[in-house]
Order: sequence, then C-alpha cells, then structure tokens
Amino acid sequence: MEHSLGQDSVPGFGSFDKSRVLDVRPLRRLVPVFPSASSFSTPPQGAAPFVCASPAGPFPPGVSPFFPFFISSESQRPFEQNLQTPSGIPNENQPFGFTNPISNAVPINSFRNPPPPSTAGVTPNQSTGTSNGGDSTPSRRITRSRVQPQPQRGAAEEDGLSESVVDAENKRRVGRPKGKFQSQKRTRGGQDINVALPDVDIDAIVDNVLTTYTNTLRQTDANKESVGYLLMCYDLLRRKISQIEEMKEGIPGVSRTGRSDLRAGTLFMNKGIRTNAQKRIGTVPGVEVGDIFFFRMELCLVGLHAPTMGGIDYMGVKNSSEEEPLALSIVSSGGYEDHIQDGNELIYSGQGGNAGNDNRKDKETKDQKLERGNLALEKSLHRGNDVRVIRGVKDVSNPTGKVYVYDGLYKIHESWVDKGKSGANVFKYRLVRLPGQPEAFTVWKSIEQWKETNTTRVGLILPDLTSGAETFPVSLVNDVDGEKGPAHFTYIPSLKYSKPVNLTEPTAGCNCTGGCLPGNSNCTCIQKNGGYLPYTANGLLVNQKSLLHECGPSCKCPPNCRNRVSQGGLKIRLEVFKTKDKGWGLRSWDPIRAGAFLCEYAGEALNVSGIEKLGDDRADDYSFDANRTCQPLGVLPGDSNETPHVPFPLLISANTAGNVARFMNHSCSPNVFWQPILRENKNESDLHVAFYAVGHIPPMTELTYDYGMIPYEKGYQRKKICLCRSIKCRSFFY
DNA sequence: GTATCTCAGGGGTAT
DNA sequence: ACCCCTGAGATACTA
Repeated sequence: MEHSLGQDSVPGFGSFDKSRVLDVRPLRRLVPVFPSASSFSTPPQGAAPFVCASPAGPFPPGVSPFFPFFISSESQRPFEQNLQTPSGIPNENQPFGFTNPISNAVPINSFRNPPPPSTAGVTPNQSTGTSNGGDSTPSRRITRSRVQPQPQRGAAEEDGLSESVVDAENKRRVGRPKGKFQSQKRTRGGQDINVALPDVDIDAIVDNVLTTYTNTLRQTDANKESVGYLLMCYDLLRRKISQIEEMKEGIPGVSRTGRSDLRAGTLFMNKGIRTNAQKRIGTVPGVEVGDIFFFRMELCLVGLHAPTMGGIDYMGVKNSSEEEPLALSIVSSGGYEDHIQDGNELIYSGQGGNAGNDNRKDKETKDQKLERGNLALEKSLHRGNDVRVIRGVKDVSNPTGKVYVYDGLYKIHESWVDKGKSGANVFKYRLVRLPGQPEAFTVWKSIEQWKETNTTRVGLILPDLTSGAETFPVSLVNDVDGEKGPAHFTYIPSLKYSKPVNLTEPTAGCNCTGGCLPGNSNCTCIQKNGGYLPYTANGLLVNQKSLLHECGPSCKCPPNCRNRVSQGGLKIRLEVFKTKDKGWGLRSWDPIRAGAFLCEYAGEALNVSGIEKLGDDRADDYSFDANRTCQPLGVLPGDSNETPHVPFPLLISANTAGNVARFMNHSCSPNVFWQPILRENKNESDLHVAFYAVGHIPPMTELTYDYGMIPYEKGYQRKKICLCRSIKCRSFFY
C-alpha cells in the first residue's frame, strides 16, 4: 500500500511543473534501495551504506553499534590511545568512502572543525599522529596558551582531557575572580541580599558524568537503558547549569547566560557523549515510539534527528553511480503551515523561503527551492524509504515550551507545490504512518479529548477518586477486567503525624519575605541545602539529595516560594488504573519532565521503621518505609550522589488513608524516585516523602519507584516476586 | 494570561 | 558562512 504514488487527486499537482526544478528519474524500484557494496570506494564487505541493523544486532562489518567517547586529540592518555586503535572493530573498513585512515566510530562532526591555529594547514591526523582525526573541540575555543592557570584544580587538568570545557568556562567567567565563594551585595525587591556564587566546576561534573557513563555503558550497544541513561545525565547537567546560572541573575557585572540546553549539549557533544551518532534510515536503537523529549538537542544526542533547528534530517546515499539525498526524519513543530489530518497522517511543508527574521537579510518570503531537505523528501517519496516523524506539541506544564513526541515511522505518499499565505511556492508532503506501531501521538489526542469533554471512556469507573481533595481530579480506570476498584480507603492529600516528633535542634526558618531566591546566602533554607536553591525556575528538582530542606510554616516566605514545590498539591493529571498483572497502578495524562514533582506519599506517619513493625498490620501493601536503602541515581559529584537518608525512622501507613502515591508499584528500573523533605517547622519535625521523575515520562506510562532494600532479611518473609521485567530486575522485592 | 519581539545559540552543510 | 519548524526572557497586548 505504501508504494502508491498517489498521483491522482493530488491537490494542486498540476499547477506546477516539477520537472523544471527536479530531474525525476524513472522509477524502477519503489522499495528502499540499498546500494551494492561495490559502490563504495573501499567497500565494506556486505555492509549497507547506511545502518539498518536491529537494536540487538548483528551489526554489519564496519559498523559500530555504539560510539563511545572521543575527546580532544591534543591529549594522549593511554585510555584514548586504546580508543584510537580500537580492538575488536575492523578498522580497515571505511564506510561512506572516508579516505582518511580513521576509526569507524568517529562522530561525523569530528571531521569538520578547523585545526587549531598552531597546527593550521596540518590535518588532524598529522598533528596528532594518530588515526583518530577527531579534534572535536569547537573552532572558537581558546588556545592552550590563553588558558588561565588554575592551581586549585587537580593534575588531571593538565592532560587536556577537559581543556575544551575549561576553556568554555573560562570564556564565560571573564572578569570574575576565582575563589570558593564570591560575595556581592545586591538589592532585589527591597531586600538586601548577600550573593554567594559557589565556584562550581562544571568541568568536574561533566567528567564525572563521562566516567560514570563510560564505565556503565561503554561496552553496550545503544539500547533503551543507555539512551535513557544518556538523557538522564544530560538533563541532570542541564538543570545543574540552570541552577548555577540562576544565581547570577541580577548581579551587576555578571551576565547570566541562558540556554542551559545548548551548553549541556555542547559539553556532551565535545566529549562524544551521545548515541547513534551515525545517521541511519528507520528505527534508532534504544529510542521507542512514544518517547518524549523537551529539547531539540536531546533528539540530536540520541541520534533521532541531528539538526538542532532544522526540521528535516537527511543524508546522502550512494546508489549505483550517483549519490542522492534521502530524508531520515522530520520535526513537525508548528513553524510552517503544516496540517494534521488525523493522528496517522501529516501534511508537512518543505523548508526555506521564510521571510527573514532579525538575523536574516531577506525580508520577503520566497519560493521554496527543491534542494536540501526538500529534495531529500522528494527523493524519499520515490524511493519509498521510512521517515521518522517527531511531532512538536505544546507543553502543558510549561506553556512557552514544547514537547517533542517521537511518533514512529512514516512513508511519504505524495508531494505537491502549494501557494503559501504570501503567495510564494511551498512544497507539501503527505506522510502516512506505518501500521502496527505502538500508539504515540494519538494517545495525546485522546487525552486532549478526555480533558475537554466528559466523553465516556472505556473502563472509566470514577472521574475523580479524590472527591475533590486534590487540585486536579484523579480518574479511576479499569479496561483489563471486571474489578470495580481498589479496597476502600480515605483519600487524604498529605501526610498526617498522629503525634509530633520533636527535633533535637530547633529550626528557625528563613526571613525571605519576597520568596527565596537563588544565590541569596542569607537564606537559611538555601544554606541548609548546601548553598543552592534545590529547584530550577520552573520547579524541577535539580538533583536527588539525601535530605531536602524546604521552607515551611516557620519561614517568612510566601506559599508560592520556589522552595516549596512539594507543598502545592498535584500539578499533573494522574490516573489510577488496573494493570495487567500488578493490581492497581498509577500513570499520568500529562507528559512529565525529568526532575518534576509528582506527589508526596500521604498517610499516617509512624515514628518507626518497617522492620520494627514486623507483624504489624500497618506494614502492609500500602505503606512506605523510609529506612530502606536505595540505589543512588545521581552522577554528579558532591552532594548529588547521596541516597535518601531520613533523620529518624519513618513509616507511612496508607492502608486506611492515603493519596495516589499508595498505588505506585515497584520497579527495579523505576522512572520515579523518592526524596525525603524536611520542612521548616520550629521544634516539630515536619518530614515528608515526595516523588520526582527520574527522566522524561510520556503520558500513560506507568509510574514506578524502587521500593528499596531492607537492611537485613532475618525473619522478614514478605518477599514478593517482581514483575517489572527490567534487565536489572532483582527478581523480588519487599 | 497570551502573542510578539529579541537575541544568543547549536550542529550540519556548503563554500 | 549560511541555513534552519530553538528556546528563554522581556515586552506588548488582550480579557
């Protein structure tokens, strides 16, 4: 069915003679064409020119499934040398006709940077004497001679591994004296604020990520785990950069640089921390239909769509005698007049011809030309190859932002030329989704309808099981079997202490009448969090902490203070649903960003641990034991690697009364983590447990957290078989 | 609250 | 150097 060219009933097809601009060759083959190996200058034996291997392999010769970590070739550490002469990879093969004796696994962008001034005119290979050729540092980088001496850093700086990052940071810190903390006075909202800028070593953070990432994933193919881990690291770094940059806000003489997404992306790119760097047609290993992204850079890092702004990704594919561009993926994001027919079809506009905005010279819209991406789409129409489609959707939690949904593979069915609003010619392409793929964008459309109307939904039991106790209704759904709902319980939105737990050290709370602001070293709550406001401007938790200090009743800041994120109730639409084999579970209608607050664990707080409560009925299925140990999630140095630690034993029983959190199931590869939070409340302990997203979570994905390990098993026979199906599954949980 | 403006930016490709 | 369906903050606008 996909082979139809659909030349009948093409809107406006006859109004434009494409032969004037396109040399359309007679169609001999309508299925994807894989040129023979002989078309290569140095043919890899049996290898296709573009990678079409399945995620699990086998991989053709000359194709590396995973591109590890290429770094500045100025450095010559043994580790890099090993990488530069990779063993196990047949490096004689040269895909894509590269003539340099290079490793196969070098990211494309490693070749395009001009050599540094000192080696101008010398090829990277010659300058380094290695076969890597990958000086992946940006061309604008500061040369070694201009690097400021940084005695406080370790000897590792000398090896050049992190020099590009150091340079980048130096560039951004021009004029700022070095030191652990620099204090300045500033005024904000009438308050005198003591500004402290911790001299954070982003370089060290990146290296830490790199080390962890390398150790964890170096040997593995790109798969769901590695892609997920990469994205988690990326957003962790991005939030960290955001956090640091926000502290500069309002300080005279120190400009705040935005675009943490780009900065984190550049750091990762320069270190080669990315997956699927080699362009390919069709599915991308480790990326699943329905996956969501919040930055274009993320699409680039995982190999789904390389251009950071461009809507069409394509690559040259050699076919018999000549090379032609084929489209790989498109991003439909609202920048042009695209039309959505339904969830399975898309009319996509070609690129170019736009009236220039500020940084473009031309002010008038022009006819689009059949070149670049447009040509690639046209060629792909005739070749019939699959095209990945990423749809941009408005982000509910961040109205100025977008969510990108990977909607799977499409085929281009027809193309024509239309007149745009201004009268200029615009290419149009009709794409139809391949059948048999998991639902992705259509899920979003369904949710939209559920929100707008009270349409009857299959399996809906209750529109709001909280009976209005939460800020948003929480629906109860069962489309699996006949069960009419979980056992009765009372819905309470927050934790209740039956008797107060006194703290040994009384807390006073902060005096930030206008709300706590990043960089204010006078704020006692920020001090307790290690000098940082733990949340970014849009309320994302920067990283997991052993204990998070939020503002509380004894603080002078208002309820909308940025350090009270867990106190504002639900911010996303949740739903309790019947799982296939794990009883009731929890999922979200809204897309969830990494670090976003989900809910707290409500119930009755008992000043005991689950172990101590052995045999007690309240230590049952619906309880939370804060004394269990968990795997750390963070990869950042310092306080970020701490696992949760509560100041006193805490068991929350949600058996008779609780909130949505009691329905969250266990997983050994969770997408949610828990965080102990101490709220400032005079002498009384106000300890809470809140849940945050590990990574981005698509709508309707079950939310799970790691129930953790009990310190000892003796006498504890309440083991349950784990059904999480993760490759890291521990087989059972408690 | 939403629409528009402004501008610093990224990788990729062509020159 | 140029292209491109960014993205965030600031400003202007509408209700």
